[in-house]
Amino acid sequence: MKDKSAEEKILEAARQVFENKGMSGARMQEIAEVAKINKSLLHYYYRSKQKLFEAVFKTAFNKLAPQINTILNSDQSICQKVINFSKDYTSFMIKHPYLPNFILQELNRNPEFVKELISTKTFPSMKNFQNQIQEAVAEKKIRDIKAEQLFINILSLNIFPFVAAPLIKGFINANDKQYKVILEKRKTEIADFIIQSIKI
Amino acid sequence: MKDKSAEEKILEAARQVFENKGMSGARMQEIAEVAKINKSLLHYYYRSKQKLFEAVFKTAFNKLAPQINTILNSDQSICQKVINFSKDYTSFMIKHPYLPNFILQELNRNPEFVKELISTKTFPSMKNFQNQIQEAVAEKKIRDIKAEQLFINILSLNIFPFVAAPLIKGFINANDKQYKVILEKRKTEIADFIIQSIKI
DNA sequence: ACATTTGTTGACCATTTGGTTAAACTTATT
DNA sequence: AATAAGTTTAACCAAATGGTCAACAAATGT
Repeated sequence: MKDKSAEEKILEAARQVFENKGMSGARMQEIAEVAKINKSLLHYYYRSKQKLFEAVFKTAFNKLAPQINTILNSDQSICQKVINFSKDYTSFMIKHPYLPNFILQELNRNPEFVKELISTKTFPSMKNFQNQIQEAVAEKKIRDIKAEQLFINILSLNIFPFVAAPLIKGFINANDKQYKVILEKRKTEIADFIIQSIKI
Repeated sequence: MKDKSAEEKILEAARQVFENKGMSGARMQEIAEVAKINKSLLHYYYRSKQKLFEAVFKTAFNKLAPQINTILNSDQSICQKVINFSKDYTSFMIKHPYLPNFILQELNRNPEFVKELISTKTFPSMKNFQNQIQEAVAEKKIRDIKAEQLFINILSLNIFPFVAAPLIKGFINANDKQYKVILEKRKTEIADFIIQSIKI
């Protein structure tokens, strides 16, 4: 770890602090302490808190967008997509549980940010997915459902359990360990649930 | 509006600012300006930012918990619960779109807060719902599913579209108006989706 | 070996921020 | 009307915070 460059240490520390406390809750001093470097170095590499934040945010977002893209653009059957996505996404999120909350929080705080993301990156488009669903419905392979609604359902079932972890843990009275077991089961549970719902 | 007492004006202004910016992003000065009163009055009525925040948070949470309780404790059939909850909850959320994000954000920031909520209030218990599901499964009224998983699914499908509004709007390329239409459709779409999935 | 660029630090600064205080104003009480 | 109690405000404060700067250290080139 110690051979990491200062710049990398900063980005890693910033990620950690920003994910936990959000943009406004994060302190430059704390990031410096976590990175074990002088606070001035933060400004040396990233000019301002805002710039540092954006670097962290974009890195985080670029980890999520491609995953969602596999649902929207990949030549698999709908069922395969649902099965693979639910498994892969949940696996990934178990490893990075703070990611979705961080991103959603900051997107809510600054909704114009989305427009930036859409325009700059190769942002996934709904088009292919929409065609796939419409065709499947027309061919009576799945029951009648709008692509957007199905898309929202898929995302909801996959992401929400991580965003709302503390709340759900409270309701179902589960500790961290028990909740992790429940999440593990969801890797297949989610796909079952969706497929049961859309199959004819 | 002007005949409202200062204390009420403060609470309303605080709600507005806290919901938009979160605890750490909110400024006492801004709350005072929104309430159109002197900043010192905030401390006169609520001793500190923390206290004011807690007042706002608990008010917000107490609007949500009872709604969820109708899923857990009410003598309706499973289908009826799902239908009514999805309709009522989505209606309510369309009127208070910032609420769920605010609550989830702060619960993530301070997970111990949940424990407080559970202990103090008449916090909904899963017990009845668990029995209901287990019985329904045993009687083959619905397909085999664990109560917790179904519960998480119901919450996910209902709440996530509000928490992740900016993100979803970006993906499906919808403006506020179009997204509202989609949310309106979800009042029945969600229940359909769930019932299709659990029915035999 | 020396000079120049790059990386790192501690001291410092201006502003912001939550919070206090004492005075002024308003309302109720006698 | 006088007094007391509650309410509201402006001025102020100490701490925290993002950011700067000059000095110093370590590479890097010549």
